[in-house]
Amino acid sequence: MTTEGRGLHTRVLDTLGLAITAGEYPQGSVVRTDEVAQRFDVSRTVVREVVRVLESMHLVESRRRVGVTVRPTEEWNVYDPRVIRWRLAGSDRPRQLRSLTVLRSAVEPVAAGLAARHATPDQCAALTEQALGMVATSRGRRLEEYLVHDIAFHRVVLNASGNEMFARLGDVVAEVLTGRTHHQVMFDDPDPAAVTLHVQVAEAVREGDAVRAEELTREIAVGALEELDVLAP
Amino acid sequence: MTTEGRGLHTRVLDTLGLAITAGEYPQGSVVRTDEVAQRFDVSRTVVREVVRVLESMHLVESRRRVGVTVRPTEEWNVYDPRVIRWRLAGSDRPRQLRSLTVLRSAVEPVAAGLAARHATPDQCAALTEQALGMVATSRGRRLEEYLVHDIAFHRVVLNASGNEMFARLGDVVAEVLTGRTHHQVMFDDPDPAAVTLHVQVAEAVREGDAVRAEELTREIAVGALEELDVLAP
DNA sequence: TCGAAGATTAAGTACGACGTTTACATCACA
DNA sequence: TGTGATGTAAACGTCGTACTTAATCTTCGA
Repeated sequence: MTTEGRGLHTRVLDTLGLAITAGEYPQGSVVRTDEVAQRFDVSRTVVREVVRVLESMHLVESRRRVGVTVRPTEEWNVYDPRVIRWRLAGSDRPRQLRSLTVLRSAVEPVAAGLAARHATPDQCAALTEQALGMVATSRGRRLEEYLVHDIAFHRVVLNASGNEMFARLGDVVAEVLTGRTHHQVMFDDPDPAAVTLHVQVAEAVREGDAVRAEELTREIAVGALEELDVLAP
Repeated sequence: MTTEGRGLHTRVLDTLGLAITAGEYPQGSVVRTDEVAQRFDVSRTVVREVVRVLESMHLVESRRRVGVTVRPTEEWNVYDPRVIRWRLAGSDRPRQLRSLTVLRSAVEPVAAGLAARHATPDQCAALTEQALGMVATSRGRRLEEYLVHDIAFHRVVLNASGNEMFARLGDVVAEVLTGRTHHQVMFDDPDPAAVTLHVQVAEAVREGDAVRAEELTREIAVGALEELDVLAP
């Protein structure tokens, strides 16, 4: 992961964030702003701004006379998209994927139920379109194309739920699906049963059948969890 | 809400964050760092660090020659605890409380089910203790004491689930419960049915009955949603 | 009318200085 | 010897200024 060309701030932030979430700085360890400034060959100004952002993510704590100390994992803002990306790129991706998939299994069924009640005609159409796209790309090792439809599908469901907190999990789901496709030894083609379920969810939402939409989505989630058990024990 | 005495950075950040989330700066509006520096009588350095943090929350976007522009609501990092607090303190608290309660209704039942499987003896004991505390304070207008036990109870459940993403929602739940107690015209005493349900959840978790724990927690959630419908239409 | 070159503006970066807090060591006294 | 007050220095906090970069606006010429 090269993090070049987006300004000094972003470069330092990404590198440090990645290192911290990867556990290179164990909990409680201390770094000093001057050191960092020297190591990256940037001014203290830049480092201070980076530290402030890491502090806002609760990754570190800055105290006078002490330095910048790394906080324990339990205090991190693990819902911050950047933290999620860093951790998925790091060493404990498996555990992270599992946590996030469990979260999905809780949220998405409820979101689908709400979507069945609140989805606009446009959203219903988009849902069907993406489901069909998944069908069309479900054979012949077209995982990349399939992934695009998969992500779009779940994003529409979350948005159509009408709940802001659900909608904002679209990025998380996208990261999870991407991580699953790229970094796990996924099967050559997606599970046909899952594809069918997506089509049926689109149907249920279109027909306003909240209970069925919720149940079907729960089945998708269970499938995803089982798949994780098989591929990443 | 006076935000004094915690360093310049915190003061400016809180004030600006509160103002932005409250909608005082409409989406797309522009502020300039120099203006802010002058308004708060601080240096540009402080303002820049604040802007960087707001930027990391996706509340604003900073572009050269343009200024700091407020991003649309849909892009905010609404899971950031600070953003949640700002919004709960602001004008659209009702809508916010509803979003968060729906999120709870999706997450907590699943978390309770997992807790029934993974809870340690200590956690079971803590759960029972908090449930009993809720019973003890459920009559006689002791809402404040009740609230403490309620928060602790849900925190234990989320932690005992063993899922990091769930555990980190403890703060969110705490904010929701607190907001509900303090800012809504709550009944003089909590719903007796809800109190009983909490005791039963503690039982189910202790006995390792995942299905029952999940179902009971779902009933609690439904109750909370209905209460919201009654009190904040 | 349109396009390109230049002026303007506001953020990005850097540096140096001083202020403030506080961990830690030292010393005095009981 | 132990305990508390005191002093000191290390690290972050804040500030002001100067310079750089890039986006936008203006102007001018074809």
